[in-house]
Amino acid sequence: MKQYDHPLAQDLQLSCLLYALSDPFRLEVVRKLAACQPQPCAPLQDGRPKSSVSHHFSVLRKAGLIRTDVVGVTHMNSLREQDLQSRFPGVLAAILAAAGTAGTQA
Amino acid sequence: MKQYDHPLAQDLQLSCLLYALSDPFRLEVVRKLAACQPQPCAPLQDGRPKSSVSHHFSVLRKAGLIRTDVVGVTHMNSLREQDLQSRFPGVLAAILAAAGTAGTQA
DNA sequence: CCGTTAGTTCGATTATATTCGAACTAACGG
DNA sequence: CCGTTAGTTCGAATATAATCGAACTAACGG
Repeated sequence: MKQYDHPLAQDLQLSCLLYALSDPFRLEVVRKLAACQPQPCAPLQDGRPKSSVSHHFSVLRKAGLIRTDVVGVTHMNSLREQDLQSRFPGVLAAILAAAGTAGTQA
Repeated sequence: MKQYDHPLAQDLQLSCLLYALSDPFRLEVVRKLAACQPQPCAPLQDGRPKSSVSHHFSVLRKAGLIRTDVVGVTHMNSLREQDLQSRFPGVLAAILAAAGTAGTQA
């Protein structure tokens, strides 16, 4: 049951975080995770091929936005809210709030 | 003295804003503008060729982050803080605060 | 009207991301 | 041990973005 590497909170870069969230699909994933955690990848696929979805999750992981824990056959994803809050206070919350009001897609 | 088109506050997209700020150079420009407004492009060039700088300013303009007013021979840039605050409350402030603490570059 | 200054636009090059199918892997269920 | 499920990795195709020089433009100063 091998696990993933996740960057340390102190190593997270703001530009990577913003970049990761600048993709509408990835932002949606983060939004859905914020609403319901933890979740496997499958229900977040939104009709895309698995390889694309896997790529986007990998971007989110590398940016430090999500943690993926392998639990049996599924990969459980959750937001690294604590780490993000300590490294970039208020940033994720403000972005999620804005994404929540400003039309689902943008 | 032709001026630029700037998108309306209501048309701004969160993903474009995050994308624009995900480039370290552009984030720096925004940070410097936040510290001192308005400013022409020249002092923000940071050694890059003018065409590159112009490109980055154009991205910031299209994302709605900055307004550029042509004043004589110089182009004066300022942050659209009001518009951004009304459309995406707290987002810019949180990002600027995080950029301020988290090492100048990221 | 000529030169200068400030910045844009164009076009080409290179770098980086996204996309997707196909083959793969790891864990579980029977 | 075989099939299934969940997701990754690979590789190639395509799309998007960054970079920079060169030519351009608009406004001012003299």
